[in-house]
Amino acid sequence: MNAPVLSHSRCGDCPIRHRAVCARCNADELEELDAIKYYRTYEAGQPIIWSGDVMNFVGSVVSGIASLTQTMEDGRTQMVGLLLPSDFVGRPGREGAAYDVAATTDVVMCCFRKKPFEELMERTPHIAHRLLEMTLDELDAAREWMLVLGRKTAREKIASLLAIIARRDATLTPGGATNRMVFDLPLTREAMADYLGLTLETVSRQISALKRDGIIELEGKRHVTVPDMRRLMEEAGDDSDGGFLG
Amino acid sequence: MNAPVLSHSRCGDCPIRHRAVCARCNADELEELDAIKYYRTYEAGQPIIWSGDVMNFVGSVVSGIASLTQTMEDGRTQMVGLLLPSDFVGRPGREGAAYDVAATTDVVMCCFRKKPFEELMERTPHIAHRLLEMTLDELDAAREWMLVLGRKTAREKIASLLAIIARRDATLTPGGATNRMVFDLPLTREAMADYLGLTLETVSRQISALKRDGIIELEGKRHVTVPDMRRLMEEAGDDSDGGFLG
DNA sequence: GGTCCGGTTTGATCTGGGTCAAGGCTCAGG
DNA sequence: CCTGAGCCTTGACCCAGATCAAACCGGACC
Repeated sequence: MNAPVLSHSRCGDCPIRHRAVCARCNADELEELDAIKYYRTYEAGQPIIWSGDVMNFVGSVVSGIASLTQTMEDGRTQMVGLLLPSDFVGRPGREGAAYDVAATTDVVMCCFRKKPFEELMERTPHIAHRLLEMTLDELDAAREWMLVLGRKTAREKIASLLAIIARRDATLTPGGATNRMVFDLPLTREAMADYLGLTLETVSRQISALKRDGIIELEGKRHVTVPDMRRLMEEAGDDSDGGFLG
Repeated sequence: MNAPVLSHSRCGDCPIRHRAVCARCNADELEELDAIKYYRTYEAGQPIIWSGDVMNFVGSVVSGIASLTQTMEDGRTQMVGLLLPSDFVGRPGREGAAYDVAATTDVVMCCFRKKPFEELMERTPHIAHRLLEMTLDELDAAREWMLVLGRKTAREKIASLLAIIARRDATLTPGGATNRMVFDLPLTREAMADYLGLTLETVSRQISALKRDGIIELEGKRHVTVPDMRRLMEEAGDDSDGGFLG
């Protein structure tokens, strides 16, 4: 598996970065991480891990989008997290995977065999510390999402999701967080429905409604323009500018 | 604040225990933790922390039940976690609280001022490691709950909640996990509704329905007997015996 | 060009759970 | 014993979103 051209200049720091460059990066650690890393690519739609599988690696998303989903026996599914570039996958100290992980778009992952990574973690408390912080971020995000799932209307759910994607895009395209915002939806209507606990028809209808009401503009089915983020946030019923991720 | 009589013989190890006694407890660490701990009690219904407040302590629940909730401006609320005895509160390395924490029943907490606790954590990687594991457990639990909130019917939601409470009770009353199970509901109908993303009327109706169908028996409003846990689990639509907590 | 196909939109209808409203228990206090 | 306050239950009705069904769109492939 030869390393693809990367948008990051160095991938070695991915697992201890997470939505922002770590301020305390340490050359020795990166050296060690570089030594044990390798790359994997997945096509859109391809599974990465099945729930219950033994996971012998951890890693982070370099490019593309992956999703975490849970499925009931009768087929109902709920997406429980979105993995965007720089997000971490896998859990040191755990044997099996807890959810299905799948590539939503084409995905490049930077992986580390679990054993050496755990050993490195033992030696370098800084990495363990970063991992704790990242996990706390994910926990906050998951709990934020519980409010969305449990108490928001369909329209608010859609607006919340759009706000999250726009927001996340803004951090990747620095200078963001202005009122106007343009981005591509990385998810199908069905995937959005799975994320939001809705049906795809309801997702479609609510997107049409937001368009009709001038909250968003659509070019094709995926390219979104938000003329005024504040209005979108209002629709989301969400003063907190909380960023969900996964 | 004098220390109350505790069900645990030592409280010092609470923050690094979590639903099970830690196998690697270390006398020195416990000593250090003992030195900086103190107790606080809260009456049922009393707030413990408001979302956004500066939190200058971390701690764990010694007895009673506390809840984490999020509230929207218009008053809709969603409970995002239940804190049962031995569960950890607060996040080292974070300034403000992310949710409202309130005592659901009378609660005794074992607290540590944050600064000394963090310093102790720096020195003893074992504690940091335990904390990471606990956080991962909570993350799994939160994601499990996302499936409940997003995809389950009202009846399944109630059954899921009862299963969780029964299950948790069983771990406290060793020898559990038999088919028959008896416990007291520590939550009002309203709190259950907030947890499940339902209204209290729906909660009441579904509990009545489960009673009518012989899945549960009720004595008064709080005392529950589950004659056959397997049937309850079926109603929860949940093969996974996953335990939620908080 | 045509046609196939997956993703999407839109319409018509149904229904689970929300909303509103009226009592019912149970315990504390007088 | 009565009264009031909290919870809880139950009924009647309604509506947001699910379900079922049909058609639409845009790109890939012949």
